[in-house]
Amino acid sequence: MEITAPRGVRDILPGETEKWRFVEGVAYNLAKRYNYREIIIPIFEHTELFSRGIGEATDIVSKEMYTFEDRGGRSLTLRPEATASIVRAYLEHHFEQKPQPQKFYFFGPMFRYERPQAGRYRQFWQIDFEALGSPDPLLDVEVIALAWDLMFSLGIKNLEIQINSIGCPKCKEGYKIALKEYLADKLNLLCEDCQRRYETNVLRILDCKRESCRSIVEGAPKITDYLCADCKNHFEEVKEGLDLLSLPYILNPYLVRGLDYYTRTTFEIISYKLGAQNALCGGGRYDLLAFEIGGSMVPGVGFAAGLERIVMVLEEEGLLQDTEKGIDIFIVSIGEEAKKQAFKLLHILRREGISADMDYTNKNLKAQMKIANQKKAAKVLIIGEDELSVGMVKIRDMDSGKQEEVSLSDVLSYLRRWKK
RNA sequence: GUGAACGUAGCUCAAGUGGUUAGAGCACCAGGCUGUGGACCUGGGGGUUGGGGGUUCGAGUCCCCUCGUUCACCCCA
Repeated sequence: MEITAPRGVRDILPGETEKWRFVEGVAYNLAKRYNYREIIIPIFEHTELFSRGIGEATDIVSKEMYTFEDRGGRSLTLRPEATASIVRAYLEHHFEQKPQPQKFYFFGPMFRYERPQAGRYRQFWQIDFEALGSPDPLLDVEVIALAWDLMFSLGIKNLEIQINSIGCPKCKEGYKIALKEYLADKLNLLCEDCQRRYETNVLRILDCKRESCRSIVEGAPKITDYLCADCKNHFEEVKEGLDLLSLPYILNPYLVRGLDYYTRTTFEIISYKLGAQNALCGGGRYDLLAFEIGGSMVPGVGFAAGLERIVMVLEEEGLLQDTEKGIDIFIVSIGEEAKKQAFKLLHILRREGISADMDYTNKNLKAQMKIANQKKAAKVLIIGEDELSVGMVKIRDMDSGKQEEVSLSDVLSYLRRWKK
């Protein structure tokens, strides 16, 4: 059997996990500051939740889900994103009975069957913020401000907030018709993909990357000109709110996101330091999602941020240093009896809150010292037959190389003093 | 799912147009120093050249298949 992880998934090894915990910690603190409370959702859900919520025709549902049948014949799916689950949890546990909005924070892995590439994996980690129960445009602004604050708190530069409004289903339909009319006589100028999109999902033509399509799109009608009065007003208030907080943003009338549930506000924060997969986070408003999955009408707005991509940018910009920390004490022993005493002392130190370790491979003194050095131990305790016979322990400072003797009974108080 | 590039030691990489027993640095282990880390010196262990098939007297090198990695498309975090 070949010993490898499946395609598109990877281990996060010691040395990397510290970086992940750092990012997660920043997000967790922000959640507290903005009053988003942590929720932990299941890894899998009924397949129907996603097919109805995200949309049957989306790429995620039509070709990217890890779906399986359990022993009871139920169709289950590894979550490809968190929003639908959080809305489901909100409805299931009757959060509409509580003061609105209810705000949630989540951190965990997602699963999508895609071809891996830079910044894209089959199991990837997301930080998720969702605010449910209010249509207030200032809540959209809060969510965008939170996303921006997350990047700012991590120290990430060279970013851009892009926002757009794709309106409600009514304005969207009107716009689609107008867009199709505009494109009708230019179909043969579009790329193959876009000719297909003309039938399947005309909005996606807007963010095609081909130069030829882009130039055609430039002359196309803009969705923001087709918003109904309510949606237009909502969008204006979002922009005002962003200005109020002096958040820099760029209007991108071609920002169309690939999940069906979005209404009105959509936004992304992109980095210039990444490759093709440059969205560090993305989100928007989804006022119809709760209804679509069979609940009452619960407006919501939120975003997801990709851990892998954030860590990539942090590495790129050199914002992640000094993750390797040493231990306080390494105990070196010589001889069977000394090893037992060392082991006992090790346990006592650890119970004292001192990080400590010893050798378990019966290395000689020199080799043990070498290990202590590699583990970046601040001090080494040396216990040999000689020391044991007089009840002493040698304590070596690994920076200065200075060494002193302390009686076994005083070691603890010596180290307590040193730790302070 | 489509396209391209690439797979040699734990890691980073060598091995003119096919030609002895596939090398080096780092890492690891041991010794120099039999009770003292980092530096240095010496030695050692490690490889089915991703896997399978083919061409050839002979394949790490050429051909086919397959798996994997990377990047891009599609799409997304």
